[in-house]
Amino acid sequence: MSTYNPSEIETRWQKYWLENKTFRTPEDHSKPKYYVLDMFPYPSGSGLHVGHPEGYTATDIIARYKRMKGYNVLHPIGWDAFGLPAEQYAVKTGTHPRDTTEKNINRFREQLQMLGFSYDWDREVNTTDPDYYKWTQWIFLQLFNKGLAYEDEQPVNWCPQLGTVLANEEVIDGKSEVGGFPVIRKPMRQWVLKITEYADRLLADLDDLEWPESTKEMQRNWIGKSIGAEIDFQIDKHEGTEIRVFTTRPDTIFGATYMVLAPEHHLVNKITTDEQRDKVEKYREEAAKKSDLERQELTKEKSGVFTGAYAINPANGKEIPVWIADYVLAHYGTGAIMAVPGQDERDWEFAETFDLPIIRTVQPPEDFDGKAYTEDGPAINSDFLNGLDITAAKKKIIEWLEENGVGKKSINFKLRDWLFSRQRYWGEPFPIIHVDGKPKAVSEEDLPVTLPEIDDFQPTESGEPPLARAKDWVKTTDPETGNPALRETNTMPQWAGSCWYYLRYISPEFDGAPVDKGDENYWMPVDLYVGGSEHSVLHLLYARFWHKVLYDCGLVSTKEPFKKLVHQGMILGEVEYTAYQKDGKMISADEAAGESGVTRVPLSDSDVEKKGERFVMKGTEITVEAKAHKMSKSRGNVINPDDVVDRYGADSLRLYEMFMGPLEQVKPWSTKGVEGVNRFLNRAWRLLFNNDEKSSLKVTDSEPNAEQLKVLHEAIKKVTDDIEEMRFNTAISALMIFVNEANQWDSMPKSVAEPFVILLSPFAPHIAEEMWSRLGHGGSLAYEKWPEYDEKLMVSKTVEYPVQVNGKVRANIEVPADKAKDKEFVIGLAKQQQNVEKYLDGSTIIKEIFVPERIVNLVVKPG
RNA sequence: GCCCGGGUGGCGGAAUUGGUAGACGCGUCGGAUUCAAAAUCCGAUGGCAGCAAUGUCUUAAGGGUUCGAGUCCCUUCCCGGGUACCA
Repeated sequence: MSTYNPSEIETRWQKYWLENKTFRTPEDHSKPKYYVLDMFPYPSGSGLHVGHPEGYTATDIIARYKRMKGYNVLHPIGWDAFGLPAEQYAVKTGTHPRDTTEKNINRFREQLQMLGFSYDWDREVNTTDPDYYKWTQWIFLQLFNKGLAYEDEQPVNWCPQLGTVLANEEVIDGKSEVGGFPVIRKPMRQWVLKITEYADRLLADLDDLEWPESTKEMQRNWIGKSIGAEIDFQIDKHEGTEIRVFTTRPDTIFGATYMVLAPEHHLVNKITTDEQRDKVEKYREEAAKKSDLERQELTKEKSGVFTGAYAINPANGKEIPVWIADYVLAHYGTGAIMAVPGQDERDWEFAETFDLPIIRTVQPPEDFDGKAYTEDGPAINSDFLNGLDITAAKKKIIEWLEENGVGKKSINFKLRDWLFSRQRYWGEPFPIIHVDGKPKAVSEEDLPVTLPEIDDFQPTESGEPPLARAKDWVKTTDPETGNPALRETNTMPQWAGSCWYYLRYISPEFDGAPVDKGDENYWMPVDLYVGGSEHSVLHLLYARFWHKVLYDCGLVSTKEPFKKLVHQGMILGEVEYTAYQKDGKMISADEAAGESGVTRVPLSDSDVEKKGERFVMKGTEITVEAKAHKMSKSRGNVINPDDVVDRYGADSLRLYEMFMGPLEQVKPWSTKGVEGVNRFLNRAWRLLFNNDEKSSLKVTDSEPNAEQLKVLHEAIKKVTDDIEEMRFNTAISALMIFVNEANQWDSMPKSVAEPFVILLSPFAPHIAEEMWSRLGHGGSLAYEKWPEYDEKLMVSKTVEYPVQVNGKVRANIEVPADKAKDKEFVIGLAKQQQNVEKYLDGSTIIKEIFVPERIVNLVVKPG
């Protein structure tokens, strides 16, 4: 029986690491540093799921590896603990969110420790701790004092069921991201952060980041910079009234055959003629009633109404009608457009619907049979622009507009200011009081403004946030004047705490500022940041924004917080086979799609076989669905890490999650796969220890032979290179190859076993520590030196060459290493091979390809 | 629709600058050990033909470049993610 006993070993080493503070961050700044960060979790009531350890294991491997490479490593963890679930639970049960949160955090901490992550547990941060949110409030005050935080009455996404306002990003298809409740538009006083002021820098600084290209692209699209022009159109019969439009295609102005204003545009009332007024009013009312969702739903049919007014196209003096339509958005650009149906698909559609004229101003290619033509080409019907391509035409028309004082170059962003307040209890209070209806900053000495105690966590009857229930807390005085004042009752959104937590880890106890300047200078930027791609836009954009503000305040030394970013891919449930049944008969999965009255029948993999491209029920032609689904409680396919650790140990869980495939990829869970890596650990154990009760040492003091050194150094090279590139799956495969090879040896020299244990340790730290100590070392191996490989020990005595004739392998030859680069020798040997001669016979060699240490290819033709 | 990723054995996945496709693991089959089982160990394992040597086909499909293509180019199909009237 095997004596590798993970549960005993793992608890013992976890205790050792904690008691000895093995992973405490070094205080000295004398060595190179490495800051490796996980996106900190929201401590939910359901505990850790198998997705968490994926990214956490990856960063843990890097952290342990870097320590052994001689770096000072900062590897912290904390809790993003404000948020809606604890509050909803409080509404239901009356349990204070603080208590729920504390309980959940304790559970999460326990689970993370159970997995053997090498966090510095003295640096935990907790966003709900007043000592932490004091500095969140402090940062808000910097924003406020810089004029980057302002109050605004604006239509917001109000969710009645949640009793709160949601950011645009938190609304998906007109429903709340959390809970899926309907969301309506409602005007409300809100705090807003001027992220738009940083739009250009947020865009430009993306270029230098080592982030996934797709994530950078998403942020670029979100920021949505467009370069174009603003152009003023005179309104006929309204002397001095102009409509300003924004366009990215000023070069098409000669094709502007009508204009469209957003229904909410402020000039609509003024320019509408009496005959059209009824229709316009009616259209505006209807548009106002619609939510954003409804407007989007009706994208198929363009709608709109003529205002009766005409504008003058400044380029050619022609009169064009002015319409209103809800396909023009009030909040983008100037809320008005010049419509150029010839070059814009939306305008073309609208023009077709309402029978408006269409003029092409870019010559499409002859074979073009579409409608609007949006590609490049020479300008036509455009007076002095004719013949120019888009770029040149843009340049020329902008010069012309500026000379004539009717327009200018202009830049627009899709990005909107950040709606920063929520009508919730469990969030950071704003450090703001209202005196005579005006917001005023609480002075820094009076921070933190702590959450008041209340016993009902619902909004008030009048719809005010829950904090309004704490009447004594709300009513206060202005310390400067002694005048009565009211505290702000909104709280900050969950993003606030996560916008700067990576800084607090650097000096968690520091009480002079969010972060100690000297330590910040040493540790920043974060060298590696790992977390889910669901944060590609929101968290990462907001954190970058705050970081830049802090940079402008002189508080941080880097323009960007996260140098390198990696997203771990989601782990899906085990593959499930599903057959479909209708009216008692099995039907093929593709027929079942969209049918009603279909029952799903789960099958086991022994009922299923592969036939061509698809899976079918064994012995039939009935197609079966084979799919790994997202893990979810309702589907019942959730894998609980606790169970996996109980059965196989934390080392096996860690190893398996890394072995599944590339870190970034989505991949299905397989319990059989865990068993596989568990077998590997058992084999590794038996490599060093005898199969007796005490696991006595099998390792010898003998000198390793050349073969053993070769196998070892190949493993060192592969594992080292793969960790550097975060290819953990192939690194583990290299460790497996080592064990497979070593299993065939007669002896296991200590000088080979020890480097192997170190190679294994970042992946499976518990078993490695145990091996290390049984090999006779005291203490932990966490700071042992990472082994270096020696290329000289890796060369083989012979080199194998595949020999091809006309690109097909016909033989393999072994060449002594010293002759391996001798072209004539190798080709000579190749030609003698029986199976090669066969193909050369009766043919002429027209070319001999020789790639040293790679391949030989003889090109022949008959005759 | 648009923008990013991807399509490789029964499955998860490997494959330097283009150089033996299928490493490693799972599963399956056969064997050893055992009273038996579990565990463990050994062997086989992409398809087709063949006793075998070997041949032939094969990286979503089709075409191209090359002595040689999973890798480069073109066309098409499918899957995943993001986004959606942003002028």
